[in-house]
Amino acid sequence: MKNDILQALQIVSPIQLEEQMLVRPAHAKLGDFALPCFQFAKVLRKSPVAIAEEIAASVKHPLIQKAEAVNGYVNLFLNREVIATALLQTVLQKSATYGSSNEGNSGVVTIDLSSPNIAKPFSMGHLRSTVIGNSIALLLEKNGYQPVKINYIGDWGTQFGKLLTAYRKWGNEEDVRQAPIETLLKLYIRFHEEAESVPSLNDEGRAAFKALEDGDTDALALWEWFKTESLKEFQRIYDLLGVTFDSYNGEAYYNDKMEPVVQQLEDKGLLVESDGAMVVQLEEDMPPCLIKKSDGATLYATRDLAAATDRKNNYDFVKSIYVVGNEQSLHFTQIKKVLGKMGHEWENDITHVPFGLILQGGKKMSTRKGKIVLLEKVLKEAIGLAQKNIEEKNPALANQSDVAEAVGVGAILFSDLKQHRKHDIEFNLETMLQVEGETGPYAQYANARAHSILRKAGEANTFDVVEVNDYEWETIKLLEQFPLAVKRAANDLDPSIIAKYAVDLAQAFNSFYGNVPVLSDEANLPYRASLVRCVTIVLTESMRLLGMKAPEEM
RNA sequence: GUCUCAGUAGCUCAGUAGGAUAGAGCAACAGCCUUCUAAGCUGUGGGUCGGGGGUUCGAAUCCCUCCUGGGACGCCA
Repeated sequence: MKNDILQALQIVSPIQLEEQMLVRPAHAKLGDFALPCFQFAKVLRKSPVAIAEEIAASVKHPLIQKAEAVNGYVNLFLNREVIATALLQTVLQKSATYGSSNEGNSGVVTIDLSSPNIAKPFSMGHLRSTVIGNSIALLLEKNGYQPVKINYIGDWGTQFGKLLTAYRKWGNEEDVRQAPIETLLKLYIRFHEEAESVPSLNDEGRAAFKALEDGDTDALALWEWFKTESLKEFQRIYDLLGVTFDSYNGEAYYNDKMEPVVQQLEDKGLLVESDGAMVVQLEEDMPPCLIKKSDGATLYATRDLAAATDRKNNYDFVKSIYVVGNEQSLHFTQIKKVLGKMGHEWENDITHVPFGLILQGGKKMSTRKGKIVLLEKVLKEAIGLAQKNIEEKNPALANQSDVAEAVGVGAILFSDLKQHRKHDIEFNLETMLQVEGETGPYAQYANARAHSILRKAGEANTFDVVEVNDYEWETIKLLEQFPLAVKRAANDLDPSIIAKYAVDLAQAFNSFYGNVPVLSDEANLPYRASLVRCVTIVLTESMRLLGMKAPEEM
């Protein structure tokens, strides 16, 4: 639509126009599009006011109803009825595929997301990675890519040496059987507390990890056990969130895939010794990348290099995305540099999608100090609150527990996805549980109300648009922008664009049905019901792209 | 100290391919349930866009500089 307008202006413009020159006016009263003419004044040696007046006087196009020159701007008012008719027909016809594209040309994109650590609780931080990654996968899919979601479980590393040490010193089988993650977490916290006064514990931990890596049977058995119990607990959360994965290949999966990478680094002369450890030197302003510890054990970077190579070989990705916290930015820069030095030109296809930390009291939460908020508790609380709301507001509702789950989980998901990824978030349960204003339940409620109207409106096969009022027009303009929002969100790998869009659309729709009768105005019923239908289509699809459910009744 | 991310209303945040009077939500206050579900709608008040320079017809947006906060910075992941 914007291009049509631009072409119409181009015909009468004395200057070559570009897409970004056409802007949206500050207020709806000023029109639907505007062309500021100040930028042309110098070239044309005429006042912007005069230029705007000339353009406004001569522009002509079926989509443009009126053009006004105001203070150097050409303000354009579109032909609402023509646009509304075409748009509603398009949305009705395309339904859920409205806004889809095949821009991605079926290229595979691997997405590293969630990646919780074994023997540690699923924290709020993992929630961000999980829901942002999941939404990015859905967005890429809608744009024609083939996403592959990889849950790179943190099931290897020195931390397990520490945990094994702690378990052997203070733990017992019975407690772990009773409450696996809780017990293991306590042991882990105790380890770090005691290590502060007894630093030799850290050496013991490292030695235990070395033993694990060398295949010690006893250590391996314990590790397997911890892992099985943890995964069971994680699965409960994934079920609630409605997130699935294409691969659960965690860090341990790469144990036998690191040596070839290390060998390659050595063959290319990139590996050098430094203080007993093996490192790859990078640019001056960047610390070297540690490949092997002085005791010969591997490190995080070693595994990530092996994993990146393995993913390229297996999936031949066009893009490889890592949805991992801000604090690991340096790590990923280093990984890319090392891959580049190895001669892999696909280092450029690797993208770290960082996100802000969840803070408590302005500080990072730390598992080691036991400062952590459990996601499962938060989800349960949100679902409980939704259930309470249903009992109060709509006690006759069927499938109450399903709806409560959809709404409770939706509230949590949305509160996370609506803000830009890079913002640190101060943890605030109250904010997350909100159901009014710019929230998930608000969008869900608008959609439920729309469905409610449709249930009473009956089926209409055709509609005529006689006149589009301001409420309808705002809603229609938003519907028109959905494909653009989808494209931007996919390109920027930023679900918050869709979340904000969903709120905007819900607001416009709420305002519309709060002020305009749908059912009681029979002449306009087919048209307005069609508009409502389109709103449900686009709202539902928006929420789907965020990983949220959109109940038809709540 | 170096690198990096951020700083917009009392609070949480949009807006950052430069455009008109900087917008929402929450909280506060005032209305609206005999009319499509009040998880809603309508209205009011609320601002040195961290400070200071610069570029531009025009800057919250671009550049420089300073201040504040988060995070990272070799044997954790």
